[in-house]
Amino acid sequence: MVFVLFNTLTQRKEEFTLPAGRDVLYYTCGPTVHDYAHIGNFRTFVVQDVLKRWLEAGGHRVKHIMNITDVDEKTIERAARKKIPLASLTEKYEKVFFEDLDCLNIKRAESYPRVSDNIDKIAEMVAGLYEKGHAIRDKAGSYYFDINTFPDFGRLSGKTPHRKIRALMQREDYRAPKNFLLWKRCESDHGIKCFESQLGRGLPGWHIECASLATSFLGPTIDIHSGGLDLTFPHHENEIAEAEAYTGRRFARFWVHVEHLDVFGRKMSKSLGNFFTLRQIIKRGYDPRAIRFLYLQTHYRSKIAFDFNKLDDAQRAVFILDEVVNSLAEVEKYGANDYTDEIAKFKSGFSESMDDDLGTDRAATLFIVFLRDVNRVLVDKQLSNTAVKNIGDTINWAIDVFGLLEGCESQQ
RNA sequence: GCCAGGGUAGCCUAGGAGCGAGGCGGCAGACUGCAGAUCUGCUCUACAUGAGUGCGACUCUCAUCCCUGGCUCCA
Repeated sequence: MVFVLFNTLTQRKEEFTLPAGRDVLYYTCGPTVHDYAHIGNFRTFVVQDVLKRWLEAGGHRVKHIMNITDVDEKTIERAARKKIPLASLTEKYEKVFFEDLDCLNIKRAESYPRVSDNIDKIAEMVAGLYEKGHAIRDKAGSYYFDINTFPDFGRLSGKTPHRKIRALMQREDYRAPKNFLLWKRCESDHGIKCFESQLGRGLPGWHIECASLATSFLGPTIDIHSGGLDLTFPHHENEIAEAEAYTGRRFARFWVHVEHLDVFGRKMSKSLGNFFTLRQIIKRGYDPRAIRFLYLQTHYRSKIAFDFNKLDDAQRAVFILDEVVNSLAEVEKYGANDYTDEIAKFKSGFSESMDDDLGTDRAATLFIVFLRDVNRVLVDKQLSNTAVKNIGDTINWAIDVFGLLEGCESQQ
């Protein structure tokens, strides 16, 4: 069986291969812990979780690293506004984030390195880029990546580094029109968090933290790097430039980007104010598994137009699942139907869909249909002893791939 | 402007050259103390427009119209 995955870098589906016996090196961009994450954010994390589960179901071991951004403008601003220490803000929302992950039954990564714990590594990378001539330093002591020294810049996002980039990069972070921030010098500490490092007192740029954490925890070349679609540019584009300029090696083999979840016709986002948190959804009485299932009912490269009718549908599917699982456990009278063909057909159809660029949408449909059919034959009491056992195993297999075990109770 | 993705019965979606679309909703029935869930049956029988290539297109090609999203913060 061949697993193919769409690679943003090449804009096409490619077979996912790996030298025998090696772990899959998997890096996903984690949250900035300044607030509750919303259900749009969690779509990405759930898809990434299912990707990991499918790789594992295929016999791979996956070494997964996800960063925690606990130092950046947003966290610093927010802590300052609330007049609380930065750490107490980020600790709170980091805890909340992990609770939500558990609630959604998202498997834990191998490690969740915090930016604040890895300043030295990041500073070292910046210093290295400077030595190699890929960075420029201004009079104040801030460092910027010089994209003129990286000819491949723009390849991932398909943007050419000419007029477009120039137009895009006008913020103050981009000292010269084409460059982006690596390390921001900060002198005083009045309410602002600054770190001591070999570069002096300052704060790391956003892109360099992922480039640094990914390469230092997983090595110069990772197999899969994933994030939300909106990270393609500039975040991932910049990461590639930093990492490849620094290591001289290819940074990531596969880039996997997850589409957005829309609501009221717009991308769900904090700045638009049109978001729901996981907690709000649960408070309305929904099973977290319903949200998971809702995510998986749409292919990860398509937008989901979120609405509560769809969530109701997904909730219903989860009920049917529970119903069938319970009924299977209570079967007392057996028939002669081994159900062999139906089980085999479902398993191969499900696998085939998943192998084709993680087709959870088709797999989900097949799963529902399978459950309905099983439910029907259960009523007729036709199933044999073996059938009941095999169906149970098959359902558990699908539950495991989709991660539909109950994470948290519908507590608020 | 650039890039991407769409237009499928009341709504939401899947499809792929020929074969009964699926779910929701609606209607009826079974089950049930009621309700929900579940089960059965019924309802509805669609693919933006124009042209082209096919024996044959909703499905391929080329146009056209319309819609949506992204593009220096963002999963």
